[in-house]
Amino acid sequence: MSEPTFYEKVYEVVRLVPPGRVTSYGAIAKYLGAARSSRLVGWAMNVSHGVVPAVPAHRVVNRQGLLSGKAHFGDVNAMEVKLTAEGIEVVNDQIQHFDRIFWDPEKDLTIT
DNA sequence: TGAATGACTCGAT
DNA sequence: GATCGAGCCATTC
Repeated sequence: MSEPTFYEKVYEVVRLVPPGRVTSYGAIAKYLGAARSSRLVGWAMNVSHGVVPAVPAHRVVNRQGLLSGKAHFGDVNAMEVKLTAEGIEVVNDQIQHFDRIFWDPEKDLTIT
């Protein structure tokens, strides 16, 4: 056991992502005050595998809306299936209408 | 303590 | 417009 680290903060933000929406690593990093630490967010996701409650890492994608981390879900299709189940269109591992379903932690109170 | 890693991002060519 | 390279920051060995 250790004190809350950068990862714990990342988990909190990722869990705030509403279903049917997606966010980017940079957005989370920026919200945490480390916009340049976008890689740390990805690292946190790597540790989030055994974290509870589960972290909807499938709602976190890169700046291009590409499922860059789908290969780390165990099944490369798991991420796409989860996103599609929430109503998100994914084609060729890329999210469609990404700018439309993009969710920003700082705008969690903003309307669609 | 120092060096290496990483599911990213931006800038330049 | 697409592709390549460097930067950046926190955690781990």
